[in-house]
Amino acid sequence: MARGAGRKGQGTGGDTAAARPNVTINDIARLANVSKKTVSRVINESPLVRDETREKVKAIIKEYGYAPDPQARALAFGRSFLVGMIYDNPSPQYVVNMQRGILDVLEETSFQLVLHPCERSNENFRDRIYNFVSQQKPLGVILPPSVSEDDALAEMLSGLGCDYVRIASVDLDIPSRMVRTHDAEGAAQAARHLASLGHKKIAHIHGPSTFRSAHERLSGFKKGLKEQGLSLSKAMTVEGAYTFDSGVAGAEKLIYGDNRPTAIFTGNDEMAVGAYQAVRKAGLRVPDDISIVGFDDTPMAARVWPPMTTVRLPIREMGRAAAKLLLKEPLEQEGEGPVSFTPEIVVRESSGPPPKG
Amino acid sequence: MARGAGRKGQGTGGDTAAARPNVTINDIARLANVSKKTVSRVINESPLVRDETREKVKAIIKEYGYAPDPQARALAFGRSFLVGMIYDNPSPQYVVNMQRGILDVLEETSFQLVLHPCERSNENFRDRIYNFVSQQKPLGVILPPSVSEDDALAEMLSGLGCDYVRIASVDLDIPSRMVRTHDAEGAAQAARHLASLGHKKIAHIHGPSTFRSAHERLSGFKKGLKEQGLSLSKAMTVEGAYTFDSGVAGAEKLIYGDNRPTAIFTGNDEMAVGAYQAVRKAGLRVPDDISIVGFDDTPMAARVWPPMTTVRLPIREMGRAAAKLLLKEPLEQEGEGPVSFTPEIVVRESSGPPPKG
DNA sequence: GAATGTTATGACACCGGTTACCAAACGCCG
DNA sequence: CGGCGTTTGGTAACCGGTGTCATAACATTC
Repeated sequence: MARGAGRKGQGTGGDTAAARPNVTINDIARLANVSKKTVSRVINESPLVRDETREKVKAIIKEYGYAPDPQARALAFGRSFLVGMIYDNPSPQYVVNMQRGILDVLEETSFQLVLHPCERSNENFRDRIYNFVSQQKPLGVILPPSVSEDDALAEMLSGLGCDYVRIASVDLDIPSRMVRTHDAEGAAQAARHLASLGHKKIAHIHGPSTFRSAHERLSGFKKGLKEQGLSLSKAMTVEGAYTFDSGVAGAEKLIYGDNRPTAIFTGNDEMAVGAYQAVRKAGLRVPDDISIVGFDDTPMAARVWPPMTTVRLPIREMGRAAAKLLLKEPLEQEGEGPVSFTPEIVVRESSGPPPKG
Repeated sequence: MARGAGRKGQGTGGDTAAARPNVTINDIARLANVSKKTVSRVINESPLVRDETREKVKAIIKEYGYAPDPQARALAFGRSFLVGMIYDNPSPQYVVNMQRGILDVLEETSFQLVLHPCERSNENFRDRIYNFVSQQKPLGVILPPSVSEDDALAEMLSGLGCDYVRIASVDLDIPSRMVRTHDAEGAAQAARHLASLGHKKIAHIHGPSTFRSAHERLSGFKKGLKEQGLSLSKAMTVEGAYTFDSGVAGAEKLIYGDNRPTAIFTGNDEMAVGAYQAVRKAGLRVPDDISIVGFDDTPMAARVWPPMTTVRLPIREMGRAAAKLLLKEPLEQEGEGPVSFTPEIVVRESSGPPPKG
């Protein structure tokens, strides 16, 4: 059907099927000699329509390029055709990738993605979301970390009858509302990698304690080291804020401390790049003096020098999975638990053997 | 099925204004002893209501936390409360910043931002947009580069009665539909900066010719050099694709050419980082052997080593301006021409004097 | 062939707003 | 004090769909 292209209302003469923007369900009903309710049934794929009738109506719909008005449907339905993404993630890469993943799925449908960035620290943040949800009545919302970890928010959404999917590194909810990431396993891989290179003095700059992922990565890293007969001392553990600056500060603390580490694992790439900066400023080299391993595999990781060893999370795929879950579309992954993703280490050039001596 | 998904009646006792989701215009009319039409007039700020009446109605609205249903309004109005952003920009930073800018403005209103990434190369991209616009009937759409440069798209939108704002580096449309950036001037600043450091052999890696901005930046750079008595030879001009890899390739071509430049200006930061990579791989240093200047001032620019000298475009502000234009809100900048933004060079450490000898 | 059950279809109210149009109330004039 | 233009408020229809429920059409059973 040649929808699009040649609109131009001029030329009344056209009875060709070039999308007439104004055909309504009434027109279709009249043309098909059925009631509008029957047309509605066809649109909504109700089984209570005779095959013959269905085909006739479908043909007319196609011929006239009719598409039901989402606003009218939303009103009658009491539910709009919107899907919200509520996020406070500071990384643009993360955000854009997740948007893409969600849109990959929504594109096939008539749902629209609407954005709601927010700051959890802001006290009226929950009110804003409350207003959005109760006014727009979206089909559902997707909550990436760290908003996904806000139980009060999830409860509020349930209370409003708004469906949601949480993306997180721990099981926070019933499986049908979760996309799980095994951050701990990713961090353990980083630990094994560094241990296998021969590092003994290994440090970790973790994310803020308000992020569950920070905790998961920390404990997974510890566990990985332990398997290799190593351990992470208090002095080698620094808290960062998932930001570049905090990465610089954290690494400086380690570099100028009593016992300089030969390798640093950071809670995300952003802080890893901060660590690069600190190492450079101190006149040292990556990885000759200090190895660095990040987490996330943002595009930046491959662009810095030397290209960064990091742990990759398939963010776009996660977005796709979350959207499918919300739309209740079948997922590839079947089974008991929640949909889950396990990260994988990507070895580049920022990690090498520790300096001799 | 229970309509309205009976959420939580809890706290019936509250006569506090905690938003009651189910109050309708009819309730307000009844409570205020007026007709729904009058309530409607108050909501839409019609002057045809006595002050006394208006106040009474407003008080009731506030007391009951009433908010009109956007879907119902959209249906009656024939226009939804959505604003679209249609983009094909490959830089996540650019995209996220622009989204933020637009949302800064939309937040105060009941408009929602919906996303439509696309690829202009994809032949059915215009059809998708056609469908989106004709079905959702958004208030308007915002078009950043390079979709903003698509005249056929703009014409289609007008034809559909959909308002739009184009963001571009040249005057493509009437002022009320444009947010202008003076990319040429930014590039000229880069030229002056490099010339003032003493560089003579200066190269430029420009963006793809499908982007008007690429052309603007190239010609602005040439003009800037000319002012300083310098010029840009063909051999020193390389076409890139605004991507990291093309930056690597472009810089390598220059580095291994007959006449190695002492400074490279690139069409965006992404390619500048690629140039960093190429310089490093060649065993050279930035800026000691080759100075590099980028364009955009993405966060990455400050995070690479050495921190990058680049030209900053206030993308978030541009997004804000575009949204205000669409909503016909007053802008700070008044005057004849379109709203415009002039970039500014940010000098960091990737540019220095040319090597001696 | 009548009674009965099942499926398909349609009539109509309704979702929560808006506009068009009409009627009442008000003020001004001769 | 009636005629008349202006405000102001009310009624009804409508925007384009969906739900409920009654009924027609058809198949099955006795």
